[in-house]
Amino acid sequence: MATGRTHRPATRSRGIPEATVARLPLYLRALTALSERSVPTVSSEELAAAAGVNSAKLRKDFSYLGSYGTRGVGYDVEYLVYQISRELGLTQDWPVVIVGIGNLGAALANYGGFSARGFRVAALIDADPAMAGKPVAGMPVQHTDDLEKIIEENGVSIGVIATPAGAAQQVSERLIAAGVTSILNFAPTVLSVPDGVDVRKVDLSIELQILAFHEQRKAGEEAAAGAGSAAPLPSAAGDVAEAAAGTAGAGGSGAAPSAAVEPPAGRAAAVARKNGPEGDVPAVMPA
Amino acid sequence: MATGRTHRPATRSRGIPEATVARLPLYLRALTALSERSVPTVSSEELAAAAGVNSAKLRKDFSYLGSYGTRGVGYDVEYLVYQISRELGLTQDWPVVIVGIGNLGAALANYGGFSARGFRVAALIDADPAMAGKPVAGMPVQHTDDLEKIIEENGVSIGVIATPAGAAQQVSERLIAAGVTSILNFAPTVLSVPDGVDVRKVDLSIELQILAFHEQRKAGEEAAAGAGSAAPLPSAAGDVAEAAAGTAGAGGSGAAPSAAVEPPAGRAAAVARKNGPEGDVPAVMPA
DNA sequence: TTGTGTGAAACGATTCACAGCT
DNA sequence: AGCTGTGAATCGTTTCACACAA
Repeated sequence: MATGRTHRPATRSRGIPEATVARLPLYLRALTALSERSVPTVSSEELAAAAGVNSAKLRKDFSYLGSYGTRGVGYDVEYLVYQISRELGLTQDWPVVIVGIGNLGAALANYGGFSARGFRVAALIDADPAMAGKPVAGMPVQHTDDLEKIIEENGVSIGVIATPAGAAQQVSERLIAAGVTSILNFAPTVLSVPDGVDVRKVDLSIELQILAFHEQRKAGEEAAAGAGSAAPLPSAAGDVAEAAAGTAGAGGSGAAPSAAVEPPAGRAAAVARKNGPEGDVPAVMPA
Repeated sequence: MATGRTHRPATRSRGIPEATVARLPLYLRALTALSERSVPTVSSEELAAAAGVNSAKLRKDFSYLGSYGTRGVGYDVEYLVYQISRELGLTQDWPVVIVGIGNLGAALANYGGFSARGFRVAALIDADPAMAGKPVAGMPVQHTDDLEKIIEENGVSIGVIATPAGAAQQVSERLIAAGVTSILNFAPTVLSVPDGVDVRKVDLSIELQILAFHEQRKAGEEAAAGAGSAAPLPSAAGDVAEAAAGTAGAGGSGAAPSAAVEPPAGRAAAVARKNGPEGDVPAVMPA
């Protein structure tokens, strides 16, 4: 059961490209800010700047929605707010449940931006019986046993998973069986869901790792160009293989120690390394 | 000051495509799980399934890193863990600071996945003087006044912003001035940063809005195809314009009421609507 | 025989540049 | 005169399909 395609089936949205859909909320936010300041119209240039995209892209995006602008003038702010809201389905309100009321789940429950804009937290659900009944964000936490009932009674179609990774797949299966068809997953796991169910994931450690990649690249480039620049180098910029060997806890302010990565040992040596991205051969490999 | 390009400058990573970089953490996680179960090798097919991508994509991704597999056999798990970790810069440890210790900031500080994998929370910073000294996740919160000192003393190059939206831009400027070159932004604002600084954003309400879009589309399709299916329809699937008018709180479990969206009024009527995505004219518009 | 590594084709998204409306 | 809307060019990503190595 519940073992269909993996990650984001997204049956190809009617006409509107996925990349455009992902930007609509951004435009909407910028427009809402303008609306609050009673700005009547914006040009694509201005709005694009506010949303942090370029104006050609914005115009093309809007062209998928229809011709909502006025040539020589720009876009009517109020009207556009309405059109985008409608396109995004925010003119109706969406009850959501949050499953897993730990630190993160509680933070989400308290997060204002959640309940704004057409979303309404219909229930908080946790597997811990000790949690049941305790109020979080002014709402009593309910036990996982009642998950199906809660989903059905509230007509919930969007679920937020903030459980530990180990529980996430099972929770998603129960949510889906009960009628949920969209999931926002904060647990660091790949969810396997049937076709027709949308999953979006938010993963803190993935984002950090992507930043680390670019950060490392910057450090490398900086070293390549003449030295003596301003920016402080990251903690131990020394030899890579060495850093991988020991645990070398620099500051030790209280976070989990956790050895960085296991260096390749044993059978790893059996695999020949042909063409690395650069000339630096890991010290542990045979020469 | 601090007004360069907007969002993700990403000077084009050496060779490796951005889309590939974004998937490396996914592969790494799957590989780490295999490693813990002492699985010696995986095929691209198996690993791809575990990471939720297709195998051709995975092979192409790995080909950018070099030839790390063995034809007819697959990839050596340990070796690949090491290579990807190295590529991502996780063989060194990255001190990060979290600015804004509200619900979310505290949740992040407590989040295990943060301190695992080469990242170390070096400091928690908040603008509230009442917060200063209070321990969160076993670490005393420090005041914003000391931000620059903290960044410099710890050689921090990655900052996490979990402040309210209004404070985020200013915080980012201070972080950058002090030497931070990568920012993970949880505040719902577009940050404007100079070239050479990477920003990644995590925005809960944007993700929800994207889900709502697809959810709405599903409901529409379902109505178009013969009725009488299984799935429960979302709360008020009725007329869109009507839903926008009233506040129609269905369950009312305690979340903020917040009128969904303002329907187009006044000057909006001045703009002619030429070609909508479909034949449905909003009831409020003149016919 | 099995499964990687990779050119080439297909697809999607972004940017350019300008015709056309107000 | 100004700014939208959009074809056409460009760029990046994904998928295909198969030669080649183990």
